[in-house]
Parts: sequence; C-alpha cells; structure tokens
Amino acid sequence: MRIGELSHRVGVSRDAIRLYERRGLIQSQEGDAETNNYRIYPEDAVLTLELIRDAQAAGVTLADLSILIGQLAAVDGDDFDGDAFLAGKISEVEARITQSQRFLETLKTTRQALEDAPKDAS
Amino acid sequence: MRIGELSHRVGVSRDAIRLYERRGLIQSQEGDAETNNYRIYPEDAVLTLELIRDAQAAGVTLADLSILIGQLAAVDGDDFDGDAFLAGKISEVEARITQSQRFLETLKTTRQALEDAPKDAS
DNA sequence: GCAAACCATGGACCAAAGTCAATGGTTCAG
DNA sequence: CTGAACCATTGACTTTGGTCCATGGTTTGC
Repeated sequence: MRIGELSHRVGVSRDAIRLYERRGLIQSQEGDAETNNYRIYPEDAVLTLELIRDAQAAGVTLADLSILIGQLAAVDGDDFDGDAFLAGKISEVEARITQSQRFLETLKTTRQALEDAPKDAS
Repeated sequence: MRIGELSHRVGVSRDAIRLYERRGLIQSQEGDAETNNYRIYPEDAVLTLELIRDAQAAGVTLADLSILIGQLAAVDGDDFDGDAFLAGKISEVEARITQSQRFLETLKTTRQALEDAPKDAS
C-alpha cells in the first residue's frame, strides 16, 4: 500500500512514517517508473507501526527500537548475541511500568480526595 | 537543605532541580545574606522530586506536572475545578501502561524464542 | 591566604522525535 | 487543461528536558 493509506490506517503521520523508515524501523519497496515513483509498503508495516507506538509509550527510543526490531525479526534467523540488550530493555520497561503505576495511584488518590471534599468546603 | 544534598539524596542533578524550580514544580527559600545567598529546599522536596521521576516515567510532561502538582497541593484547599484535567491524565497514564505491558509481552516472547533457538541453529 | 568545594545566575548547546515548507513529479475529475 | 489530491526528497524549524560553561560570590582545610 502507499504511504497515505498506511498513515490513515494506523493513525501515524506520513512524516513520522518517513522518519521511521530513515531510521530503519520499517521498510518499503522503493518506487520505480512502474509505480510512479511511489513507495510501496507491505501489509505488515501496519503491525510494525503499532509495535512502535507501544514501544514509545513504554519509553523506548527509536534508536533502541531499531535494534530490538532487528532481534524480533531475527528470532529464527542468525545467531544473535544481543540477548543482553534485550534483557536490559525488559528491565527498563518493567521499571517504568512500576513507576507509572505508582504515579497512577497518586493521581487516583488525589481524584478521590477532591471528590470527597466537594468544592467550597472551606 | 541545600541543593547539593537534595541532588545527592534523590539522585537528580542540580541543573535538573533548578530547571524544575524554574518551571514551578518545586519551591525553595531564596537565599539571603544570612544563608550566604544559597537557596534552602524544604524536606519534602525529596518527595516531590521522587514524584516527578515517577511521573516522567509515566510519560507526563513537566508542563502538565506543574498543573497536577498544583492539584495535589490543593487537595484540601481551594475549590479547584480542574478535575477534568486530572481525569484526563489518569486515562492517559492508564493507556500508556497498557501499551507498555503489551510491548513488554512482545519483548519477553522474543527473549523466550531466542532462548529456545540456541545460537547456530541453522 | 589560597585552593577546593560549595553555591547562584545566565546563556549556549544538545539529542530526540517530529512537523513544516519548498520544490517538483503524477493522475484523475470536470 | 487545470486544479485537487496524491507522492518524493531535502532541509529548516520546533518542543522537551536537560547539560555545560562562564562568571562570580562564600567558607573551610591545610
């Protein structure tokens, strides 16, 4: 599919998609005379973009993500000795989730407190 | 306490602390002749900095955080009608945790797959 | 009394992740 | 055949969250 459709389906801007591609996170067939010089993205680019979105929510940078995506793809390919990297990221993401949950509790407690003390309670 | 001790106790750089203060996230007594022109930070700045750390892990910006910290502080003070803001942030953080957990699963699955397929399995 | 270790302020600089604008090519509707 | 709607590439610009540097004032150890 072309970039417009991809962008529309995933809800990611064309510019962001192009950025990810330059950073090696997704691939596309380069356009030739046939396709009007328009790049063609494979169906699974949709999944990759969704993965990127989740990863970013988890605080992973694009640079790290490009390494990780390599590992995801290499799952049954080369022997890849980068398992330490993967383990490291898992720890980081777990830590971030813990912190996020702690913060979430604070927010909820606050909301509760605000509700219990209706406005104008002086 | 002075900024050096605070920085050391929480593990946040002095520069970052000063930045947070300029953004209104923490307060300090301005230094006078008495204190050698050194700012004095209250004990609870430690807690605030830890809160900031968690909030950032949860993907909350400093700008939003300064609003939220206002609410936390106002819990039993003014009537504050910004509850919608708080509710919005709660949703955002929940969404981000969900995404992070999804991504974490992907990472763990990958690790497992790499383990199951020991290197050199061609 | 002088270097080392603190502190303050201000401004320059940086990386990450995008967005925006300029320029130029294609195609389709009316 | 013209404008609207796509597409590509390049480079400038923006926001966030810092760090680094320069300059200058205190105070404590030796």
